[in-house]
Amino acid sequence: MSTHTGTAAGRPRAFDAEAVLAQLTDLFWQQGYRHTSLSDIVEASGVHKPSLYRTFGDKEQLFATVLRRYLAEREQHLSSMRAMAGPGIAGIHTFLDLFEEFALSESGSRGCLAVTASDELRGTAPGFEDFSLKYRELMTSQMTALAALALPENAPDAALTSQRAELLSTLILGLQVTIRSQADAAQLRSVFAAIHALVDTWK
Amino acid sequence: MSTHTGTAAGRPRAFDAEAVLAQLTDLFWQQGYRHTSLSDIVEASGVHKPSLYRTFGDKEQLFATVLRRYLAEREQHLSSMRAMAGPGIAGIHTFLDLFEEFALSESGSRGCLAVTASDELRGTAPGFEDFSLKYRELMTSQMTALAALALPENAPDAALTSQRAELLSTLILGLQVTIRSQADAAQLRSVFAAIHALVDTWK
DNA sequence: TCGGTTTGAAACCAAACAGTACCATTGCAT
DNA sequence: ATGCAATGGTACTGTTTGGTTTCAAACCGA
Repeated sequence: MSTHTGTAAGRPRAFDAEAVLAQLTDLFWQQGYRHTSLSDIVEASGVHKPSLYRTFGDKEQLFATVLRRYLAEREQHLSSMRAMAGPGIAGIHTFLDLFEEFALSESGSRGCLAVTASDELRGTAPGFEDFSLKYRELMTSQMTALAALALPENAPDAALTSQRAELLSTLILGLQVTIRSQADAAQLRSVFAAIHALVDTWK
Repeated sequence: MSTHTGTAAGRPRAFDAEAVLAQLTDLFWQQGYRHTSLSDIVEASGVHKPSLYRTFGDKEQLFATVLRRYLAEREQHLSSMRAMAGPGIAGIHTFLDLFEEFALSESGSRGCLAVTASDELRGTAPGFEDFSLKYRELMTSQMTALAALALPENAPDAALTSQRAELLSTLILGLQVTIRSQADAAQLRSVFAAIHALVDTWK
C-alpha cells in the first residue's frame, strides 16, 4: 500500500505539477481539448508522456483537472471583483467595468474555457460532470449575490433579485460568445454600454 | 472543359445531395465537427467516401457547406418568426414566445451549430470565414429590425434601437449557451420570464 | 447497340494519435 | 557507501484518422 502519505522516497520530480497545470490551462484555452495532442502537451510543459500519465492520469483526466482548477480560479476572480465593486447599483456598474477590463485583456479575450470546452467532453466519459452547467451555476450564484446587494437593505425582494441575476448571468454568457467571435473592442464596449443603461433603469 | 452545364452524361447519382446535407447538419449538430469521423458520416448518410469527396470536397469543405446552409436556414427562421410576431413591444413578446417554443423543441435544444462549431474551425484553414461572427451579425441585424418596429413610427431613435438590439442579441447568445448546458425547461422559462420583464420596461 | 462518362463500393495507404514498456538516472533512507 | 524507489527519456505498439486508388456497374447520347 504505497499511499502518498509522509515523505516521498525515491527521486523527486523535476517539475512543479501546479505550474504545469497552469501552462496546460493556457494551452487548452487557446487550442481546445481535441485539437491539443499529447505531443503539444509534452512540448508546452516540458514534461514527458510517462510522467504526465503517472501524475495526472490520461488525457481526459488531465483535462478534467485543468477544468476544475480553472473553475475554482474563475470563482475566486468573480468574488474578488464583486468585493471590489461594493454594494448598490453603483456596485453593479463597477463590477461591469472590472469585467469589461478583464474581457479586453489577453486571457479574457479568449472567452471562457468552461464554455468552449464543455461541448468537447459531452458524452465522452460517463460520470463526467458537465462543466458548462457548473460554470452557469457559478455565474448565477455570483450574480445573485451581486444583485441582492443592489437592493435597499430593509427591502429585500427575492423575486426581483433572481430576475436581475438571470439577466446579468445570461448577458455575461452571451458576452463570452461575443468575445470569442472576433468582436473588436468597440463592439464589446458598445454591448457593455447597453448593459450599463439597463442597470441604470434599476435605480 | 466539362462544365456542369446541360444534361449530365454518365451514371446518375443515387443520393440527393441536399437531403444528405440536411442529415449531416443534424449529425454535426449533435456530435460536433471534430468528434464526427468520416466513418460516422458515411454511416449516417449512406454515401460512400469517394462520392462524398467528389460531391462536397474534403471534410472541412463539407462542413463549411453544412454551416452555410445552416446559417441561411437560421436567418429564414428568424425572419419568419419576426414576421409572425408583428410590430410593437407586443411583437417582441410574441417573438420571445416563439423563440422559447423553438428552444424547447428537439432541434432547438441542441443550441446553435454556428456557435458551438466555430471554435472548432478557428485557425484551421486560412480564408475561412468565422461563422460565429456571421451568426452574431445575423442576430444583431435581426434584433435591430425587431427593436426598430417597437418604437412609435413617428419617433425613431437609432441609439435606443441599437441599445435594445444589443441587449436582445447578447441575451439570445447567452441563451444558446444555457440551452446547451443541460438547463432544464423550468430554468429556461425562468430566463425567458426575466427577459419579458425587461422588455416590459420598454413600454 | 455501343462508347464514353460518372457513379457506387470495397480495399488500401500513410500519418497521427493516445497510451505503454523499458531502462538508465537520480536521490533519499539506512 | 549502498540498496530501494520513483523519476525522466526513448522507443515502441495498436488503433483510428482523413484521404485515395481501383474496378465493376449503371446510365446517357448517338
